[in-house]
Amino acid sequence: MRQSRQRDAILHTVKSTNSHPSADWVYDSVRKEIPNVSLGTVYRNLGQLVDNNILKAFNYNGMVHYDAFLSDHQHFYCHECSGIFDINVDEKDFISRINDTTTHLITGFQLILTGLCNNCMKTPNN
Amino acid sequence: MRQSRQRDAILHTVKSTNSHPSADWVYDSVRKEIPNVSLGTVYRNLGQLVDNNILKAFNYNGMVHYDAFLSDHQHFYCHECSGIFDINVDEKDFISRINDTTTHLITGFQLILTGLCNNCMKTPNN
DNA sequence: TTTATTAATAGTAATCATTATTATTATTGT
DNA sequence: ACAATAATAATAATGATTACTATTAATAAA
Repeated sequence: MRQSRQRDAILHTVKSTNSHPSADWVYDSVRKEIPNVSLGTVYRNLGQLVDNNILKAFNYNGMVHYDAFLSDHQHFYCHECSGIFDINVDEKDFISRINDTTTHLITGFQLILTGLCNNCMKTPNN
Repeated sequence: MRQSRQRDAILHTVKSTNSHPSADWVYDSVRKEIPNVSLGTVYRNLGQLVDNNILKAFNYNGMVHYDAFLSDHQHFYCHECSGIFDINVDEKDFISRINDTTTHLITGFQLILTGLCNNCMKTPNN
């Protein structure tokens, strides 16, 4: 991987937020710095950064979300504010627990928890 | 909901398999019985059947999969044969376990387990 | 430090799953 | 039978993503 201003800006953008942005959000953000950046460039670089384990990606609502926080963790979606928050799940414990109940060999999982975030619990209906 | 030959065939097709088919798979299958059925009709009816709790749907790999088995259960994807299998997870136990570790209110989750199915474990690399 | 190589880019077209539109057909209540 | 309208086939449109291509720019080598 060579260096490029575009990739640097894309990586920096994802690192600067904990909102688990989509490619489109990253595109809008990077355009403020590099107005003629191409959407294809954003997609290509996000994919490259994931391939090189510099970013992680997950699917939600038919859209890919990117995350610069690489430690094992899961995500929680709030039905009220549509925010995505980090949640800690003991992955090894969860996997071994399910492996006890099945003859398949489970090695991983994709999990999105849903509900009401603590902020929306405090201030309902906004 | 009126009766229609197309919807009957669509529902019967999903009920006849445990492969958790996509709309496209259902379309191909229904076309054998009703050759000029429209893809839009398949999508519309699958959506309607889900809305009326006659089918369930879940996302995997950026595609919606349909399931006529309505009891609470989860899904397991085999990396080797790409099959999707049913798995039983104690949902209430899982949710209450996670709620003990967070201040958000978790009410549900979307889970896809991944690994190697028991058949592919027996006969590797095919 | 020019030069050559080729990765990366902008711009655009194409793809894939899905949804919307619309004129026509078919079901069902009266 | 017939009227009301749900459902349809055919097709266009959408939204997220990927592919293509001519040009630009980063780095290695002379």
